[in-house]
Amino acid sequence: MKDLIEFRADVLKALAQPTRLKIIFFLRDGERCVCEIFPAIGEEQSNTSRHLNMMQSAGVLSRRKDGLKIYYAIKHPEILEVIDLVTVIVKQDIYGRHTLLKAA
Amino acid sequence: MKDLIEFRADVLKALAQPTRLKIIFFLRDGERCVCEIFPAIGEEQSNTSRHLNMMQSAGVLSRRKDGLKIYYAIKHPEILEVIDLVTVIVKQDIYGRHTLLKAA
DNA sequence: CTAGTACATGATTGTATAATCATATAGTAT
DNA sequence: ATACTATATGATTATACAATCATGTACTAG
Repeated sequence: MKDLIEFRADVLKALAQPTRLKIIFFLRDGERCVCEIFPAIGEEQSNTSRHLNMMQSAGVLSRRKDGLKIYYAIKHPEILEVIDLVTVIVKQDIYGRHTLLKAA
Repeated sequence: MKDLIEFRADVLKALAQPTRLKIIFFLRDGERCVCEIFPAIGEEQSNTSRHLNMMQSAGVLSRRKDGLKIYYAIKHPEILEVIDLVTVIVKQDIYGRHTLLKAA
């Protein structure tokens, strides 16, 4: 059985990939069906489907069926907070390296 | 050249692994040298060293040399906020599944 | 029942990751 | 210079991931 650490790693892993991050950004303002998602992020339907499935297994996305379409949405608002914090970290870090370069 | 999305994925990836999460938890209350870290998390020195190096490249850890020892520390307080948010998400999700199971 | 649309999945391929063992490097002490 | 301690790195192996193409399944409309 998985322990808490592994579940946490799974959630983080579900966010730790460029294609999946693009999906998260696209889902920022609400649920979308697969047919809207894959053209928006410029990936194949098949690849997009796999990433969506993976993120919902990790507990990051919710899935809702409506007729033929399947709508995915960000399951927890904390996901967006995580992304925002990571953005802060990256920007600080890039800025830090920039000033170092300038100083050199 | 890497773009912002890739940098964000790198930071998240640096946190998205059980061994590295153990390291983060151990570093919660301050910097530690490698010789303290690897016995604490129960991993080989060599493996621990690689993970530490990886996390510092991603901008997650800072590195300080003092004589023979090298001290690593969590570089941004936001890292701990990210971990805490992920913990909230996981606990809500596990709780959600539990109540579903009970209901079934 | 047929055809079409939306999504998922099997099989494959190339690449990345994690762990291990052995060895190398850098600093310290004698 | 020698021996020791702390950390890093090369080589290897096994496993996991991401992407792609082709195909399968589920629903809808006519």
